[in-house]
Amino acid sequence: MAKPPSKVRNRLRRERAISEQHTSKAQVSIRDGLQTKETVSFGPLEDLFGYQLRRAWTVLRKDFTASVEGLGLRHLSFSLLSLISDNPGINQGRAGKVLDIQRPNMVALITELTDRGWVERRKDPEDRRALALFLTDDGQRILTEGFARIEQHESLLLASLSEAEKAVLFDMLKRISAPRIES
Amino acid sequence: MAKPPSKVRNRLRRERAISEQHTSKAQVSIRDGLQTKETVSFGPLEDLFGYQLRRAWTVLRKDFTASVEGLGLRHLSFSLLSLISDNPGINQGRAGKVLDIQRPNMVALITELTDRGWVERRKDPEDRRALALFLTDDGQRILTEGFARIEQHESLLLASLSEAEKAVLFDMLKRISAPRIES
DNA sequence: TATTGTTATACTCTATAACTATA
DNA sequence: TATAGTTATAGAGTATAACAATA
Repeated sequence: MAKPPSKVRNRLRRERAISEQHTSKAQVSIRDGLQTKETVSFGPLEDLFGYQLRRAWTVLRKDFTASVEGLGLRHLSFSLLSLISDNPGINQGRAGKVLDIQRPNMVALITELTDRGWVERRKDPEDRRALALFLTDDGQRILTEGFARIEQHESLLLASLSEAEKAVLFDMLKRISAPRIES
Repeated sequence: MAKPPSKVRNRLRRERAISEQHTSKAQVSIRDGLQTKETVSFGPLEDLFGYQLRRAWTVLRKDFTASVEGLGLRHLSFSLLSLISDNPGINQGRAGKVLDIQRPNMVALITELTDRGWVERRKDPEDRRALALFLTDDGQRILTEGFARIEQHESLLLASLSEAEKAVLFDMLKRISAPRIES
């Protein structure tokens, strides 16, 4: 069952063709030549938190892509692998809730990971609707390799921040994204 | 010229149908009922900067969408309007470079803004390849209204941070996303 | 030759409605 | 009735190659 998702197959196929287009150039070049051609004014845009956060996230996203090149990981599949590794047997719905991924979007994601042989879906004997998720040995290997590469890249990216600054930054980001449970 | 981009037309049409689905619920609920069903372990994922940044950006993105509902703004079109407002006559390529938007992706973006009557494209008499961008009065009005709403939402979102913390946060984000000009 | 804007195209991520099989 | 997973679909953002007009 479950029609072969061509997108996943295509991704798997495409991967073989990737060589080394860009190594690690996450720069945002504003220069047009040797000189900055015109000065650009940002105005109040620069003072919006959303704008700064988007810019920073863009840098991190590109850096992530460069760091895991060739592994077949995207940031969503990577975070999902990591979550399954730390919570063997977790089901799709719960994993999606925790990572803020909609239920329908989990399907293709998990399918891709099982197609790659990194994750197993097993019927939960206690609730025959649910599917329990487990990492394979290959999945664990990819995850470990991914973590190593990403941590190395991140440490370079954050080299300009002190340990204390990093701690403050993490704390603030968590406070912003922490689930606001109300009623 | 320029075939009518159906996506833009669809968006404009769709807009009229939007009423009030969600008012401002940018919460990430982890709860399934009254009790947290199972405890989930995040492991080293929580210590990755990229992960935390993605989570925070997701919160901001949803909050942005809620705050400008009904105005027809997305975060890209909003930042573009703002840039044009502060740099009248800037051309597409330069605006795209500054905002880190690929050249081809600028086309539909600008087309949408001109279709809405918020931006004018004028041939640059000094370089007949280039198009200079200007805001219309309507564009300026929408931008002003957008800023007012977004700033209000952001102040609520960042209410848990002190002014000093916000300053530090902005400084760090800027240091991370600052263009790294090398050679 | 190089650059501006453009078209075509593809991939990733996000989001909603509706279905199925179980509970 | 409600929930877990699924299908279909659409919108939004990002990315590359190739072209015409102009520099």
